[in-house]
Amino acid sequence: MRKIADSTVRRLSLYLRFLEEFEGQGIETISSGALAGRGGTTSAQVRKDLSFFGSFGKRGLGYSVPELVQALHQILGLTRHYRVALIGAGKIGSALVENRGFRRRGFDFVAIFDRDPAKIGRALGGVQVEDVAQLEASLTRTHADIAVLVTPPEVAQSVADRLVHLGIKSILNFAPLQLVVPANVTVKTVNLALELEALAYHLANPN
Amino acid sequence: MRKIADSTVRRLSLYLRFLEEFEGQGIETISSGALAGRGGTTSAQVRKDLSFFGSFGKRGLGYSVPELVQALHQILGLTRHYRVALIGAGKIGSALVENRGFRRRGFDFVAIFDRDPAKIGRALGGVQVEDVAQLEASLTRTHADIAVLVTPPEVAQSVADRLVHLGIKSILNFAPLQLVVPANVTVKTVNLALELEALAYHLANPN
DNA sequence: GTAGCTTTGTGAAACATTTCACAATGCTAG
DNA sequence: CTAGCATTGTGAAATGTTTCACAAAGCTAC
Repeated sequence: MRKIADSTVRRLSLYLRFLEEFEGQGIETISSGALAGRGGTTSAQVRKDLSFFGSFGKRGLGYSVPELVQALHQILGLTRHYRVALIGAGKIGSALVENRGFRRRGFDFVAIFDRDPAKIGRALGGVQVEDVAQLEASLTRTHADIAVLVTPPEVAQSVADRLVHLGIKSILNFAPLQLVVPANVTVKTVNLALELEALAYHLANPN
Repeated sequence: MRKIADSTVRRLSLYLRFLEEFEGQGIETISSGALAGRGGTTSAQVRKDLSFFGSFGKRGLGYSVPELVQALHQILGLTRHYRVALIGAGKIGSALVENRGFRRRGFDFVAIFDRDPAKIGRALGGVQVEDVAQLEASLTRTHADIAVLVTPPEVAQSVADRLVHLGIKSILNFAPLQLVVPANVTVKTVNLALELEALAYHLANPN
């Protein structure tokens, strides 16, 4: 498949969210313009984004909401569940595990690791926290698809190396640094300090 | 000032982090290549990013670490502190407030709001949680620069409207929807489900 | 002072993404 | 069946971002 821009994938994900909302309201059909208005983009952008994957609408009419929902599930790979391992059971980590929304969308936390003996053995969102020393032993059994990394920055890279070695291909990284991984591993980094600094920049340099 | 790409601002923020680390190690001077290697980009990109704001290096030698740190602080608007209001004192919200890193970087939480009577009156990170009904009264006194919005999606837009009406110009949004705000207000949205879906896409469509 | 080495700063080229604009299509009404 | 309207799908144009490549500059050694 032709290379798709990350920005396109993210927008598709947004469209899907809106479409599910429309579907819940019993709306049958929607135009690219209406979808765009809801997602802060333009109708041409919506049509172009979808056109990379096929032709889902009817000219003159728009898109069938249920059909497009189904198509986007297919495109985004959401027709199956994903097994997620959490490394770091601190405040952010536990907030993620206990978030109902992820499970509803097919992301199941199947293993949780921490270094702190006070946390090991306790249950979070129905999963028992294991010693991060057991990472290899446990993940070999568990077969996680995605790792969520919420460790202190000092150990993030070495944990990432171990995850890569275990065959993990997708990492969601909350540690405030740039992970170095092989090209076939996808990392998405969420860096909150960086978001705040981008806001500070806009306050300091209003257009 | 000429319009600077968001991607450039974000990279500058990353460079600053690495530079502070180098500074802590007593390193005096660094080349664009060394900075790039650390940040997953290229030396040309580093030089181009900096060139939008001036000329900070010495040919043949590189950049003085302390000087560049200082320059980036200036550029990013980090020479002063920012007053941050948190709306939503749930798990993610409290994890943010109690994070030492933000305060260290000059982002001070000065007000916290929630709807839940069980939370109102309790202190989080040294700040007392107020009833979100008091938003207007309290923020008029407090003069926050930045709002961090961690409410359920149903109320996020209406709270955002109230914040905009209070004169807030920068919002960091964790609610999983697209906020509609006037053009002079900057919103950065952190949508974790969307990040996971982007990872799912890459698992479903490996290149 | 000069040669040799290194590294910046920056136009220009290459590449990527978004927007435009319009032919093609399908629906509705009469 | 035809006219009129709405809306898609998509090349082409416009715009935005990254990479290239090289002259300019500064340091070191002698």
